[in-house]
Amino acid sequence: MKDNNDMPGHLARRFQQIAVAVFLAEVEDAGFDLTPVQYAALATIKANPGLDQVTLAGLIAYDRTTITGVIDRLVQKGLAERRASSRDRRARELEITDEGRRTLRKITPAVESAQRIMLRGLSAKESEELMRLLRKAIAAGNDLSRAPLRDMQA
Amino acid sequence: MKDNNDMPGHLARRFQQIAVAVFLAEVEDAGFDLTPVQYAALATIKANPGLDQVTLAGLIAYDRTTITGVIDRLVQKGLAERRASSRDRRARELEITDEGRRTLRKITPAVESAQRIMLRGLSAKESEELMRLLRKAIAAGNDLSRAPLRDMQA
DNA sequence: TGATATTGCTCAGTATGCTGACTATCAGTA
DNA sequence: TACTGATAGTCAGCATACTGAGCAATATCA
Repeated sequence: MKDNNDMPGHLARRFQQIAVAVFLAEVEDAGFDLTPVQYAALATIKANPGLDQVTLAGLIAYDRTTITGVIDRLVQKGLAERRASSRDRRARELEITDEGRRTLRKITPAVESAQRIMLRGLSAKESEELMRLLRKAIAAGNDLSRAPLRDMQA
Repeated sequence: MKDNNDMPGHLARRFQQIAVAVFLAEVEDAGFDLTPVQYAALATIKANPGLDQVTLAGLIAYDRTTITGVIDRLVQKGLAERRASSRDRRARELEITDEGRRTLRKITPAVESAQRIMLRGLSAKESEELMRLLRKAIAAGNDLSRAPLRDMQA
């Protein structure tokens, strides 16, 4: 009988569970209310102004049906804007607001602190190795989920 | 500006996302309808007959409010039973049914196959190392989530 | 051009996960 | 024994994630 600790799937779930908890705790301590998912979306919008929802979803590997709600909440918090695209009337162009920019700037130390805390059991060398192995496993499995990572095109 | 690929939190989410997708696909190919979470719960009930919900939650690091729904669905599928405990009228004792045992037995190859597929980008040595590092990071962060792993007591 | 396929987005439904609150019960103690 | 605190379980509410369906708009090609 295999132990849970020998199942990569169980370890994946557990590590992700801790990562989310640490992120939320650090961000709340800093006085903000933003989830890991919302943070990644907001940072990606800032880095790619005017991108549409499908492109955003591809850049951070979210499902297109999930991104709708995430953006809803960013808009509701006043951190992002969604407007109709002039080139393609199906698409929405996403922009970060000044408030969103301010939030991102102020929240960065908490986010970085969270990344450190979730690896606090590992040495610097081990942390690097863990990330390398995760990246490699993820790259090989990218197309196995409904929401694969996709590059910006052009 | 840090890339997503340098954020352990993002890698954790992505790896877990792939792990779940692979699990569900393999299990469905085998003709079953069971989530990773339901599988872990059922296997743990089988290994610890008569355990209560809080103990089960601790053994697999689920939140106690999450386990309620998971067990609901196992019961509804006829794979597990929930009955009142005689020793503590607050608690429910969990048992696996014959159908549950049959399902676990038949589903095992698919589950093991899933674990291999989610690591298909890594060599055997790398897979071992990834699991070692995940276990170590998880152990150090165990108490940072609301649902930490807890041992069976006696 | 007109039919067909594809794409961007949304929605309904289901399953985790969490916070916080609540009930019922149990355990320890004054 | 009465009080207090802890514990087992549930529930409401919110935020991911996914499946599958559907609508509107665009792209493709006969």
